[in-house]
Amino acid sequence: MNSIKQHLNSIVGAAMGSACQLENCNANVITASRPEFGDYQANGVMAIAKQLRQNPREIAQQVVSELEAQNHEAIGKLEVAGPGFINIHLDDAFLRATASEAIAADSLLALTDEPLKIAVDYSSPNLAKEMHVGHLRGTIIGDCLVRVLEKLGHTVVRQNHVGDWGTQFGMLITYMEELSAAASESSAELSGHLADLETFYKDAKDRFDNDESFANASRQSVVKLQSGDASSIAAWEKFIDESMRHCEEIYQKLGVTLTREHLDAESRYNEDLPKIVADLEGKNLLTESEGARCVFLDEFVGKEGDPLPLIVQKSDGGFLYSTTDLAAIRWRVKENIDRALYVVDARQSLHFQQVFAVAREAGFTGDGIELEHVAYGTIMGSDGRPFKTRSGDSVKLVALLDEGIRRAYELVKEKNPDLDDDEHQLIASKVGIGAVKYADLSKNRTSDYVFEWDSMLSFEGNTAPYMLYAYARICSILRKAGDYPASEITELNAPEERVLALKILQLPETVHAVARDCYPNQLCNYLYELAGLFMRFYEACPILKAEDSARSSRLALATLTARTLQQGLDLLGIETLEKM
RNA sequence: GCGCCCGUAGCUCAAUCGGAUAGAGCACCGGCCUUCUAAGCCGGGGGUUACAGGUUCGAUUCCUGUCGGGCGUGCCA
Repeated sequence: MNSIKQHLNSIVGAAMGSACQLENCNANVITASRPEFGDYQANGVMAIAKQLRQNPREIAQQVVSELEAQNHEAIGKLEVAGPGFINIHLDDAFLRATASEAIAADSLLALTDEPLKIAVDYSSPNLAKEMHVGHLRGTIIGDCLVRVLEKLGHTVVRQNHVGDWGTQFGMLITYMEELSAAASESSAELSGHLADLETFYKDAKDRFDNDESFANASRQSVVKLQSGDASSIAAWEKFIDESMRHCEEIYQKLGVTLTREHLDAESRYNEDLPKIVADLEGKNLLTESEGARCVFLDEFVGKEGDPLPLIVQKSDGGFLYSTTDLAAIRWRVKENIDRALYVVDARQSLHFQQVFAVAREAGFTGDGIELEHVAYGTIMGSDGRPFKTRSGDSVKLVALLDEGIRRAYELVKEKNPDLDDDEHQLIASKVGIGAVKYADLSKNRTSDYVFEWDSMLSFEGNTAPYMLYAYARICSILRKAGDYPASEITELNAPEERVLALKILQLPETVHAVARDCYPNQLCNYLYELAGLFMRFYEACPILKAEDSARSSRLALATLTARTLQQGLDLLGIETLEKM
C-alpha cells in the first residue's frame, strides 16, 4: 500500500502547481494537528504565496476548486482555514475500501520504488571484553533500522565491526597460554575461565601491569601475531571464537538479527591499511607530525587554533580505527553500496566528520556513497551520570537483560497467577526484553536518556507491555470469535472506528519516515497512538456482541489492528504474545 | 580557548525538518469491572518551552547574545 500522505502531497502539489504556474510545488501535507481540522492539512500554500507576494487564502481557494473539479476518490471534503491552510477530510468510502484492501493484502507496506544497497554498521563490540550497556543502543537501534530498510525492499548489508585486533590481544593470548600451560587445561576448562571475560581481562591486565616478563611476552606476542605466526594466530582465533560465542548469546537473548556471517572484523582490513596510507601519501594528503602520519584538513581546528589531524598511522607504525574506517569505506564503494549508516555513539561525531571528509578528499567515496553517522546518546543512571553499577563498573549486558526478565517474571506472576510456570517464563522473557528494547527505541535517538526499571516495567504509558497487552486483548477476542467471515470493513460509523482505521492506514508513512531519518521513536510514537486508539475502540464499541454486519466489520478492524501492531513491533525487533 | 549536542509540567519523555489552542505517562484528585483480559478506559488540576532580543502571517523549532549542563578537542576505539 502506498502512503496516503504521499498521495495527497502529490495531488495537492500538482493542483498548487497549476494554480500558481509553478513546477514542483511542495504541498507540505501533514496529519491534521487537531481533529476538527480534518484528517490531513496542507501547509504549503502559505510559503508559495509569500514567494509570489499573493494572498494565500485566495491561492488556497483556487487549489481547493481545482482539486474538487478533479474529484479524487480519497478526498471527501476540503476547506480553506486560517491564514491559508487547506484542511483535508478523507472520504469514508475510500477509508473503508482501503482498509478492506489492506486486509486482503498480506502486508500494509509496499516496497520502495528506489531500492538501494545499504550498509548498516552497528553493535561493534570489542572482543577483548564482555558486552556492556554501552553496546545496547547501537545494537538495538541498528537492528531496528536494518529490519525497516529490509522490509521496504532495500538490500541491507549488516556489518558488525567487531574489535578483534590490537595490542590488548597480545596480552590476552599470553595470559591464555599461561593458564593452559600451568594447569595443562583442557579446552573445556579454558572456556570456563573465558566465561567471565571481564574478570579474565582484568586478571590479564593485572599480570601485564605487575610482571615485567609477562608484559614483555605480551608485546612479543603482538609482534608474532601481526607477523602471522601460526601458533599465535591459532591462539588468537581460539580466543576470538570464544568471545564471539558470548556475543551471539546476547544477540539471541536480545532477539537481534546479527549472526557470525555479519562479522566485519577489523582484522579483515589488515592488509589494506598500509595501502590506505600509501594512497593518501600519493594524493599529497599525508603529513608527518611528531612522528605520526596524519591528514590535515583546513576545516578541522583543535586547541588554540592549531590544525587538527586525523592520524592514520601512529609513530610506532601501528594503525588506528580511522585507518580501518577509511578501508571500510573503500570496500563499500567497491561493493556498490549506495548508503552507509554508522550507528555509533554521538561522542564519536568528530571522528566521523573527519573520516568522511578525508575519504571524500582522497576520492575514496566513488560517485558519492552517502555516509551518515546515525548518532545516539548515552544511557544515564538515575543520578544523571552515565549508567554504571554501584561499584562504578560498566553494567554487563547479560546481567542487565537477565534482570529485566527477572523483574518481568515477578510482575507476570502477580498479574496472572492462573497461568502455569512455563507460560510465566515465556511471557516474562518477551516482556522483559521487549521492555528494555522499547524503552530505548522510544526515546529520541540523539539525546541521552535515564535508564529506569520502574517506568519501563510499570506497564503503563508508552511502553512495550502496553502494546503487547493491546495485541493480546485482540487475540483473545479473535479466539472467542471462532470462525468468522470478517474480511471487509463495511462501517466506520463510530468515531472510534474511523479514527482507528485511519491510524492503521498511516503505518506506511511512518515506516518510510523511519527509513529516511533513522529515528525509531517515530515508529514507537505511532504504535503507542495506535494501541491507544484501539483501547478506546475496545471500550466504546462491543465487537463480539454487535449485530451481524457491525460484528463482522469490527472483527475485521480488530484483525487489521492486530496485524499492524504485530508488524510494527516486529520492525522494532519486539515479539508479540497471544496471551499475557 | 574552540567545536558539537542539549535545556519543554514536580519526575520520565513527545511535538510529523516553521503551522492553528505545546501533548503523553508517572505522581496527585475523582469516576468506570454480574458485559470481549482493569497490565485497561473516562474526567480534573499542573507550562512565560532556561533567559533576552531578532527574522514573519505564524517560532519549542531558524538567527544573535547571556546563563546553565553534557560531550569532544593528535598517536584509545
